[in-house]
Amino acid sequence: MTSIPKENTKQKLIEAAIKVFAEKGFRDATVRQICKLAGAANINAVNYYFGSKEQLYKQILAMIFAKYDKQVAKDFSDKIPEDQLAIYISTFCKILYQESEADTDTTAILVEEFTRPSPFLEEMVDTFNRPRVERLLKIIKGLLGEGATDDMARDCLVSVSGQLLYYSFARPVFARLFPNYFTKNSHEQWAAHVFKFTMGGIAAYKRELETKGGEKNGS
Amino acid sequence: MTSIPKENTKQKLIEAAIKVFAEKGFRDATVRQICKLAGAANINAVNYYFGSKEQLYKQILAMIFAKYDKQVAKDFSDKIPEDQLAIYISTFCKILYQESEADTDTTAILVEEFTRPSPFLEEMVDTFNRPRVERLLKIIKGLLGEGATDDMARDCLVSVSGQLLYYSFARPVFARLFPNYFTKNSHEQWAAHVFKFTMGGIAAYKRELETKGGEKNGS
DNA sequence: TATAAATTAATACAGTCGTATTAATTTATG
DNA sequence: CATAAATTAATACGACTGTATTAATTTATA
Repeated sequence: MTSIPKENTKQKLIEAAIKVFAEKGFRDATVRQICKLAGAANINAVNYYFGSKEQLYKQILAMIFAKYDKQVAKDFSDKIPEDQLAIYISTFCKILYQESEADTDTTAILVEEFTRPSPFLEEMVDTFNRPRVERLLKIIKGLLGEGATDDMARDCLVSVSGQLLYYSFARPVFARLFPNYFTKNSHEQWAAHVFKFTMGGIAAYKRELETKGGEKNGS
Repeated sequence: MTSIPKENTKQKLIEAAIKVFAEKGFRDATVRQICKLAGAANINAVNYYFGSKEQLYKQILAMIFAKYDKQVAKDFSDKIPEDQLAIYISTFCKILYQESEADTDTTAILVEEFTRPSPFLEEMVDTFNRPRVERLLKIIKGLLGEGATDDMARDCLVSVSGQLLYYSFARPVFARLFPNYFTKNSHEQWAAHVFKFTMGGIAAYKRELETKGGEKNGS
C-alpha cells in the first residue's frame, strides 16, 4: 500500500534501543531484545545498520547529548544572577522531570553513564558536564558576591546539582518512598522549591561573609 | 605451620565479592573473578560456600545494611532539632565519604541497588531507607516550626538527601570534574557545608511562613 | 592411626551472548 | 521489464556465563 519511509527500521531500532538501554543498561541490554522490540527486524539488524551494539550505543549517547545541549543552549547572560539561577534550575527540572517517556529513558541512560561509566565518560564530562558546571559556577559566584572563595562556590554548586539530580539517580527508591511524587507538570513546583532552598543556602553564606567582613574590620 | 583460621576462604570470598560487586555490579561480576581475587579458591568455591552467586550477593547486602544500621543507630532525640540535623548530616557524610576502601565499595553496591535495583529493593527501602527518612522528616519539621506543610518538609528532606548522596551517585563524573575533592577527613568540611546550606534553605521557608502568616492577618 | 567429614580441584554442561555468514526477498534504477 | 542494490531472514560459531558433577586432597574425629 503506502510506501514506508526509507529509514524506518533504522529509526525503530534506535527508539527500541533507547528503551532497552534505559531499562537494562548497556551491558545487560541484548541485541535480540532490541531487534524484537523494534518489530519484525531480524537479529542481524543492529549489526547491519550500526556495525555493532557498541556503535549503536555510542550513536544514541551522541544523540542524547545533542538533544540536551539544544535544550540548555539558550543564552541568558543579560539577566541578573538570581534570574539566571531560576532559569537554569527550571530548565534542568523540565528536562529531567517533565516525565515524557522519551526523556525518562534518555535520563536513565545518562544516569547509567554517571554511575557506571563506559569508556566515553571523559569525553562526556568534558563536552557535556563541564560547560554547564562552569556556567552555574559563574552564576553562583555572582550571587555570593564579593569575598566568596572558589571552594564556597563549588560547594554551593554541588548542593544545587545534588538537589537537581537526586531524583534521577534514586528513582526506584524514591518511587517507593514517595509514590506519585512527580505527577504531570509538578516539575515546576520542584524547580520552585530548589530555587528557594538554594537562594536560602546562598544567603546563609552571604550573611556569614558580611559578618566575617565586619569582624575583620572590627578586630 | 600455623593453622589457618577455619572460615578463612569463606571470609576471603566475601571480601573479594564486595570488591568485584562494587566495581562491576551484580550482573557483570563473575564468580570466576571473585574466586580468583579470593586467592587459590576454585571456581566452585562460591557455590560451595554460598549456594549460588545470588545468595552470596544477598548475604553481602544484608551485611552492608547491618553495618550502616549500626553506625546510624545512635539516639539523639534529646538534642534540639538544629543539633539533630547537624549530627544526622555529619554521621551520614562520615559513613559515605571517609574514603576507607571498604566503605567506598559498600557504598558503590548500595548505589547500584538504588539506581538499578535487584528484587530486594522493596525490602531494602522499607527496612533501610524509610526509618532514616522518617527520622529526618521529623527533624526538619521541628526546624520549620509551626505552619509547615508535609509537602514542604518532604521537599526539604529531598534537598538534604540529594546533597548528601550526590557525590556517591556521580562519583566518576565528580572525580573528573573536581579531582581530589575528598582528601582525607574533608568529609567533615563537606558536612559543615551541607548543614549550613540546609539551614539557610530552611530559613528561607521560615521567613516565608512568617510573611504569609502576617499577610493572612493583614488581609 | 584409621575413618569420616570437609574442602579443594578439575572438568563438563546447558544456556546466552555478540557477531558473521549465506541465502531469500524487497526495493530502486536503467 | 530487467538488473543491481538494499534489506530481511535464517542459521552458525566461538566465547563466556552460572552451576553441577566427580575425583583428589586436606582436615577433623574416634
